[in-house]
Amino acid sequence: MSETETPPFRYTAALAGEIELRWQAYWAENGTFHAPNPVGELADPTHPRAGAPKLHVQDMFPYPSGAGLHVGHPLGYIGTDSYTRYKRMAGFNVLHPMGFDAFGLPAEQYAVQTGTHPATTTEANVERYRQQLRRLGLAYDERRSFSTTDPEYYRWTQWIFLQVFNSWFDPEQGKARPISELIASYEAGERGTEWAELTPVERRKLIDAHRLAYMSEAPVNWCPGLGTVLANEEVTPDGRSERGNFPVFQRSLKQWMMRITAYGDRLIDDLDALDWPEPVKLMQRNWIGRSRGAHVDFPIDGGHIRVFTTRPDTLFGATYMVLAPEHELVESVVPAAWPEGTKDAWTGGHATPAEAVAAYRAAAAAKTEEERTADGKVKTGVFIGAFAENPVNGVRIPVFIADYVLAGYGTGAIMAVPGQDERDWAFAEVFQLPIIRTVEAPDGFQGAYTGEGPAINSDWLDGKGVAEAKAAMIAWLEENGKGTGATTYRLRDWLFSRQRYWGEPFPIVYDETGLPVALPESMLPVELPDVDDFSPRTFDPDDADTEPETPLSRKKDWVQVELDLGDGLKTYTRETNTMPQWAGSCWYELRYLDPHNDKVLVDPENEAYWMGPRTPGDPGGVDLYVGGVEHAVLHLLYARFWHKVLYDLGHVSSFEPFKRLFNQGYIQAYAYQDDRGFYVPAEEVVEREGGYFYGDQRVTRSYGKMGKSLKNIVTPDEMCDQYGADTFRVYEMAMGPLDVSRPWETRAVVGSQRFLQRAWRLVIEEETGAVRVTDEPLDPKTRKVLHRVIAGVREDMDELRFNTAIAKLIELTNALTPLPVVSREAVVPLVLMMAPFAPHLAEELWGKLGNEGTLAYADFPVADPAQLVADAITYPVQVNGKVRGRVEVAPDTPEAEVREAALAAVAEALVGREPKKVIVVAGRLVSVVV
RNA sequence: GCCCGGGUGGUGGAAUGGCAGACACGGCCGCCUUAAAAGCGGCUGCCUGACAAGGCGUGCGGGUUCGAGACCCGCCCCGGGCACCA
Repeated sequence: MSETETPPFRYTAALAGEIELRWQAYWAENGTFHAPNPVGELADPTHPRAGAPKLHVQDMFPYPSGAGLHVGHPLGYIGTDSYTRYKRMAGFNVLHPMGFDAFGLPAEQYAVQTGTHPATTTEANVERYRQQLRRLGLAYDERRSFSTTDPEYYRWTQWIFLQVFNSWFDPEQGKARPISELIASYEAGERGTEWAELTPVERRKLIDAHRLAYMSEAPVNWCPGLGTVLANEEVTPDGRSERGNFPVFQRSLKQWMMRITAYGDRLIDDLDALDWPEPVKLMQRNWIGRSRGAHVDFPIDGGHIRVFTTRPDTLFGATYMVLAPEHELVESVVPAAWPEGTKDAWTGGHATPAEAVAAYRAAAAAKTEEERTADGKVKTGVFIGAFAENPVNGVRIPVFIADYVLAGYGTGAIMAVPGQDERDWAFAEVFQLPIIRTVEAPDGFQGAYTGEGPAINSDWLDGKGVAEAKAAMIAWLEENGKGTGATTYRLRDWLFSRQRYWGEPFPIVYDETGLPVALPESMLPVELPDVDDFSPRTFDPDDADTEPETPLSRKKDWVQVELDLGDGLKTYTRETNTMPQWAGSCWYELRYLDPHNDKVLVDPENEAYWMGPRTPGDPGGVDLYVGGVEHAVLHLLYARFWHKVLYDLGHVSSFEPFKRLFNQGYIQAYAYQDDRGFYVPAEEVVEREGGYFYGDQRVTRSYGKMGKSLKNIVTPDEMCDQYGADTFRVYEMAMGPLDVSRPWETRAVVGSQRFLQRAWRLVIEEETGAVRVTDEPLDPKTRKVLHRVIAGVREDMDELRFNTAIAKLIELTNALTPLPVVSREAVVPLVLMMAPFAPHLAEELWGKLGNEGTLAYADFPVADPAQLVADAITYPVQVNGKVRGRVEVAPDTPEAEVREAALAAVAEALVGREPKKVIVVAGRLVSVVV
């Protein structure tokens, strides 16, 4: 192999590398991608896009892991980079920032293992990510980059926490208001006389109970293996931690909560205003789980049982009741002996109701979530010996406990209507309970009927449809004081505290009463102190009977603090929990807008410009937000919640953070295992004889994610070394639509390199480096191709269809390649259109074509409509659906003439048969029916 | 079980109800080369056929239409989400 044989000016990986480094340096030195703000430090009235229409495009920022990037990670980043480079050239003032979600478990766990401070690890990882991203030529405004771990950033995370802490949700107005207004309202006596009689401490407790961030002793998800509690969203359906897959137990613990449930309605309703993938909206709706129905009170000795039902219309069919095993009313209503009318099947074989209840409760408590749901539809339960009264007809109905009723949903009690509910039907069969249909089922229908139909066996509801009967029953319940219309949610309040080290400290201290006191803004940020031991106390993953202990609590000299919070110098105790990883990503889209502002979170003018609503009903928000679908519920729900609080309190003008969401697909890879099951390096496996071989060994192939242990990682750095960043970018964008997952195939990358080499060769003579381009006009036929490509590329770019845009650019390049002369008329627009995908190469060629500086703000080509009209149209002519001939006619040929010509063209195929029908589709084809 | 996506060549993928398979990978053939690589050119859905040509083709079965990969009905398979939420 001798270098003399490769033409010296060929676009090789080495040349690409040289060009890329040079342009990356140019962009950085010249601040090419700085986006001007309307006001403040980043304002720049002289900027070419100052005052232009804005476009705010954002990627879900990464957690900078120690492993660095693989080729799958930057797919979305390259997509948004290509899109924003295009939009910038098309005249928009583009904001495309990137930051790092740097708090979190891996850095902490690494710290525990090695003793390295998480800040050190995190900083190194962030630096590595920055270099990898820079190498890909991503056009970020680097002035706006930050890590969530920067004290100057988390100062504002803490500030938002204080906003949430210092507000309450006013159900009348349906929005958050400052807590001071609630206090004023109590003081003014607008909320009863209670206030005047309370002690100061009682008043504080009353107010604290209204805050949007509050402490509560409540059942939480305790994960001994991680040594921390987790939010519901972080627990998998089989009762394990999403991170680490450890068992999770229900424990009652005092923890910080955020009142996200107050926003349930708005979080559902405002989805309608968003341009999001329908599946993501659906997942959020399901997670919030709003059900409308009624609360109904069933009298029972010494009180009543309140149930929630979505089917108040079926009340006449309620033949028994079920309480969750843990329901607090159970003790007080269990009688000493089984009452008359107790069936044998109801007692579980126990001598007394108290024994039966105790036994069932013990059995239910011993089951894990996994076991309970694995039992599926087999219903268990036990009669508690008490009867309640159906409030609509006074019928005496037995009361059971059963684990198919969940303590945490609704009121933890149900009225059972086996006729119209499958679960109740199954239970009624096991326990020989009566079934009364109250909705007429279709003839021959078996089992519980949940469909539409007229009410039957329901006295004054008979004949009414389901919706009408529901409304009538709710009205009746309310008139007679037996119940009310009600809405419940599956969504629980957000458990916000974690017993970890590597997170934002709470800006909260406790005084001598043990009640929380907010630190004033002037004391922010509360910096994370250095500690010797970063680890929370972790336990045997299966030992539920353990207590969390936070790393910060061991730092005694930090926990005890002397402060003057208005009452003179006093000793306070700091909150030692930290915030969950989601906190930093809940609002970062706002900080990009005004990253260095130390007066406010974001200047209102800058927020209104980049994210404010443009038309009535417009939610505002980021114009395009690209990321993986795995954040459909967690991050996106929390971020929407915080944004709405900030909106209510007047800090932002947009009521949603992300107007348009796009879920990019994943790049996956094949992995290969030998017959012992060991993974072998994927890059060394070859395909032959219809199988896969590693050396002489036959190996089996599997498909999935890239991972170190699967030995199938390909990194962007390798791709840059072997092909150059531009080739890598073009390949990732050309391999398929952005939202589709697909397998990585290194050997296919060469196709993109060939494309760039051909384009390069159009401009540059490979042997001499001379510019080949001439001022010769383009021939008319190729000119039409050019303009058709321009029109198509613009359309594709606007729709994020980068793969087809690149295909059109290849077609144009291939059309120009065989031409005897290279015309500037075609090459200039080609280079400009390639710039979003292959920016370094395009910049270089742009310079060779005699231009100064960067093309980042050059006008993206516009097609000449006159060139989009075809010279002639070739009509395929179908006979009975098969193409049997073609005719070429001028574009404006009248239909009758086209028909004539077409019939003549297929005369042979018609062999004298008379056409029954001739359809001429203008500009498309002719269809003849015989 | 319920709810979403999705099934097109050897592969990744194109196709406002209008010539299925753009573009690319791979494969085959050729040019260049002492040779190889790179590059360039041609062919490449399947079947029959020397060619010309013909037949069959978008998971399966029906339907609507002059015309269906696309629309409707009923299935099958793959991926994802939810799963006793009253």
